[in-house]
Amino acid sequence: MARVRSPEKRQALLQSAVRGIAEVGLGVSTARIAKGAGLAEGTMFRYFASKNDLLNELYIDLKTAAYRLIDMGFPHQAGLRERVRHVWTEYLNWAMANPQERKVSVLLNLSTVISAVTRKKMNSERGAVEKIMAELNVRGAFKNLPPGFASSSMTAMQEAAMDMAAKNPRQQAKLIEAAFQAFWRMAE
Amino acid sequence: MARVRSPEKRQALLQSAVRGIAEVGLGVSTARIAKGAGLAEGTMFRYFASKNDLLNELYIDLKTAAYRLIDMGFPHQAGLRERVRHVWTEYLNWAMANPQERKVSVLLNLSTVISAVTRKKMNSERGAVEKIMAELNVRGAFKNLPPGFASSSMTAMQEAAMDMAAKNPRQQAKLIEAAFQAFWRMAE
Amino acid sequence: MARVRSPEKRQALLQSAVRGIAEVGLGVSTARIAKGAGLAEGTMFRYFASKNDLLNELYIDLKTAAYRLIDMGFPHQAGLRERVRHVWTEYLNWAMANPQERKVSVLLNLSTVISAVTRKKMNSERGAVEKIMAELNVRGAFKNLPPGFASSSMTAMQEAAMDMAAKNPRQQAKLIEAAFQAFWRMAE
Amino acid sequence: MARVRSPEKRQALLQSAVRGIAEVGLGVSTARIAKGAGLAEGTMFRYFASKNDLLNELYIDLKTAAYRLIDMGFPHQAGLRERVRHVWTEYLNWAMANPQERKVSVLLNLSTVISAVTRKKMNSERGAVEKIMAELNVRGAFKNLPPGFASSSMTAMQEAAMDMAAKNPRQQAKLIEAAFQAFWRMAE
DNA sequence: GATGAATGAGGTTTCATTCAT
DNA sequence: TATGAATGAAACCTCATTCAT
Repeated sequence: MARVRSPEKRQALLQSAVRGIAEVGLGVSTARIAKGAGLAEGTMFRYFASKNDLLNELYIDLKTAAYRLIDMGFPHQAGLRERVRHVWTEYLNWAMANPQERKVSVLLNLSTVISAVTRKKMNSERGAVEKIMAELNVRGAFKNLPPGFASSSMTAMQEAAMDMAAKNPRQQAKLIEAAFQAFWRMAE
Repeated sequence: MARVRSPEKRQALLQSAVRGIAEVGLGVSTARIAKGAGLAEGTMFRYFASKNDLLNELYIDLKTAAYRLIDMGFPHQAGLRERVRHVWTEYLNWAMANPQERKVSVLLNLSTVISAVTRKKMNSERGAVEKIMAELNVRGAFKNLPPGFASSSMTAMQEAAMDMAAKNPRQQAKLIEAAFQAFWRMAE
Repeated sequence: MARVRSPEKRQALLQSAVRGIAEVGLGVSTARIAKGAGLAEGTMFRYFASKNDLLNELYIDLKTAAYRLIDMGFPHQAGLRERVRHVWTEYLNWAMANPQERKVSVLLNLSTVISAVTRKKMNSERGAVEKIMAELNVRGAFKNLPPGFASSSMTAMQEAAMDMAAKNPRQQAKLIEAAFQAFWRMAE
Repeated sequence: MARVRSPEKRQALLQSAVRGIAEVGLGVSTARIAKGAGLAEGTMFRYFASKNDLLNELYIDLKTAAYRLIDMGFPHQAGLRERVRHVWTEYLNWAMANPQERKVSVLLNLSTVISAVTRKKMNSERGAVEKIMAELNVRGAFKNLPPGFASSSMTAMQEAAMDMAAKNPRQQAKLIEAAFQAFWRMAE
């Protein structure tokens, strides 16, 4: 029943869901999602077996999009600082260009609708990033903190950078770099 | 006179709301909130005019509780590092002791249900903290970043610390201090 | 349980009910009625056993007030025309001075809340008026119409007069008289 | 395509509403209306956005039905008396055949639920009738009364006729004619 | 395959009434 | 006696989901 008739419509539904959730929260009605995708009320259920399914697939899509960006052009040969900087910059560029996507990602993460299976699946995708974060975690101030802290810190500091960017939309590139400098201090 | 409206019941409703939201999100039913407080469905509406009202008052209560803690025993005479450490430690202690409260606070913050009035009101309460954050913002790596960044960073780094604490509940005090050391590097 | 502590409060409740019903219909809440009378929510039930009871008593009061006015100064010795004119004029004066009362009276009449007992009781009070109406019913155009028609016609024509009066509030006295002339033509 | 919205169901809902309102007043529950139309509770809201909407559309439908009847077969060429008699007779025939509809019409008229827009809309539909009523208003006893009085009187006297008809259902045709004779006296 | 009408459970809120104070 | 907090049934309405077309 579910699954691929037209990939375009599937995509339109996911995008409409992002818009809807960003605007009114996870309570968006399926009717609104469908309408926003230019489809009829019931059509959503030909692409996703349930609203929950759509939400889980959306979560996967959002995470995957961000990871793909990071993987593309990843400087495997460069030093740690450059590799971290790549992750830092690429993710922030994506998040700042797609504020709704990021917000939805956070909301889904906090919600009960994402299944354990989905979460596990996405965690395993993080592999690439997680590796360099492990390297970071034995350096500087992170040395005294449990594994995973460097990773959490980066995410957290990126949040802070995004908060600022939302208020000063002009100077994004400069802000991203300056914030990285601040972040890196913890690793020195 | 009739029975008097009991502050205990009001409190029970707010606590039940926290529990409910932490468990199933902002979509908790008012019935569940009431029942969880040991009250009849309709009783909730004698304490809060609407679900939205309850949510706004809850937001205020949660923020206020945290601020009060910070204000208590604030070392006005101490150096900047000590004052920041106080804020850091007190807030983290509260948040770690009350993980549901913190989660709900975040959810409310991201939601559409908190009115502009409520937000403004709470922002003005931050005054005390905001002042020392302004002092921080002209130091170390924060110098090159817009005002407000130091404040956002602290919040963000606290999130990271809490994430870790959730996974290693034993070593909280040590973790709080080590994370502060990391954070402070950015200010040096 | 029901019945007379303070007649003033009872009266205040009835008046508040009139206001409330005129404004929002028979669905007015008992709380609103009580508040409008300067009393607490539950106090209404010490004066009337139920909302239904209040409505029935209100109906009786309104009808009785109008009848009393007609009885006062009734020209028992005068000719039929003068006696009819008295009824016509007194009732219209009252109704025009008390538009809410009249509206409520109509609404109660059309509703299901007035019990058969109450209706019977009030019909029997009409005796005085009904007698002269019976005299009218054998005259002029009414002769060919069933008993009761003259009475209904008068009520109906009074409605018409009131509609007009609502739009031209200046000329009430003149309007009342001119309308009576029209009405009387049917009896000639 | 999906099933199409059926005019029959819409009609069934309106009729069920008429029945319900006639029986228990404007407070009829939407559940009762839906059930009475053989539909599920929620289905009503696919045909009318809210109970209020349904009530406004019902008001329009009822008024329109009566007007249409009057327009059909209207003797444009006949003298005033014949034209007035047509309006008188047609409306009374309808109202007597549809006592619930008439009662509901009156209740809606007295209520707060009919919007100003709806009222204006229906007033403008009255045009045809209003014209002959204007002719009447300069004749006989109506001469001395404000414009609109003839019209109000006719409505009022029709009410009286209907009251009688309700009690003597056998003789309707005769009663309608005799009552018209009475009414016409005021115009002579 | 797509549509949107239909469904009924469940959500928020109101309200008449009771009863502790 | 008066109060108004408490109650829970019932009101209006929304929504995920099904299924006839």
